[in-house]
Amino acid sequence: MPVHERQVFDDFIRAEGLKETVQRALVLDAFLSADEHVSAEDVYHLVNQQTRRVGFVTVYRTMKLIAGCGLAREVTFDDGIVRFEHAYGRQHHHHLICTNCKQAIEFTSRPMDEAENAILETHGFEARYHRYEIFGLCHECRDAPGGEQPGRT
Amino acid sequence: MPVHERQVFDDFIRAEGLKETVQRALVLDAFLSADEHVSAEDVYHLVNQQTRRVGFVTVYRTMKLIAGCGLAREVTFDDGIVRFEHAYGRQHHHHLICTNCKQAIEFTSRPMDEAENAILETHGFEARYHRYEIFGLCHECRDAPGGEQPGRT
DNA sequence: TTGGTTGCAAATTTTTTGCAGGGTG
DNA sequence: CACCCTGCAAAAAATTTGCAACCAA
Repeated sequence: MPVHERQVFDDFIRAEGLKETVQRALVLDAFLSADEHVSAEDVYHLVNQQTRRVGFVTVYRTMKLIAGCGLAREVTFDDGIVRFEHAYGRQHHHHLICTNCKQAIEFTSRPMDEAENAILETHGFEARYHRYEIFGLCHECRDAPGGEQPGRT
Repeated sequence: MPVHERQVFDDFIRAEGLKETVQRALVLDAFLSADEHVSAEDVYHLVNQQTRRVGFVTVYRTMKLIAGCGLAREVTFDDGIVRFEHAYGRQHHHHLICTNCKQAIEFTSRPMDEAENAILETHGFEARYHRYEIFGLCHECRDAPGGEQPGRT
């Protein structure tokens, strides 16, 4: 499957008059194989798991490209860190973010989208992108004894 | 009206065993008289309009207190800057943020709140706080000739 | 060969912290 | 008078940029 994603990336690179490089391919692979919501630092560590092959700066720059061609979407939760989530062939969704175990659960909601459209029409606003983030305790953390601990700390 | 807000702040200060100081009063007044969505830097400039009376660091620290006692709420739009909005006696709302003129329009939506509750129930998630931010072009900027310029740049 | 790339170091930006001197209760 | 507060400078943390050497097309 990731073949398509690579195709998209390569097309973008070519269309922009940029060049395909080993580093860019490595960063892209790392991102494609990653879970949801990885930061540039996460990707950096993924790429350099065995050997240090790509520098920090290149990861940052390449992630911008990956976001630029639509394969990734930047999301900023509440901690001042920019994370990237997969955007290829996935509909836009929102997040439930557990402030205890830090996991981000995705959701979509038809009624919510309809409510949004109503708002946009009322205000004559042309939406470009949006984000809906609900912070709190996930199912597991809520039921936990002390209200803390569970999940991946 | 701001009498009540000062009351809340003073009570908080006392309850925490902290002290009332000239600087804190000045920062609070500046924030209370400010428009929506001011950054710590905005408040700093407001306080020091005529004379430099309060330092940057104190503004940061005092804004944390103001947020801590519920008079302000921290909001982060898409530019890595923490802004504060008034939270006293105001219901929670969301934002339409114009990427062109930078204004933030507030809105509330009953249907949207209901949709949110449904989602929370489905996932067994306990919400602490949330934010819904829609970025795009406001009414004025959308109708502008070049699609740019209007609003307060 | 041309022009984009890489990556180190250094700069930026926003916010926080150490600490000495000053003020509040 | 104990303890909190202020503000300067410095530290942090995340990301960006300058630049010389490097590599893809």
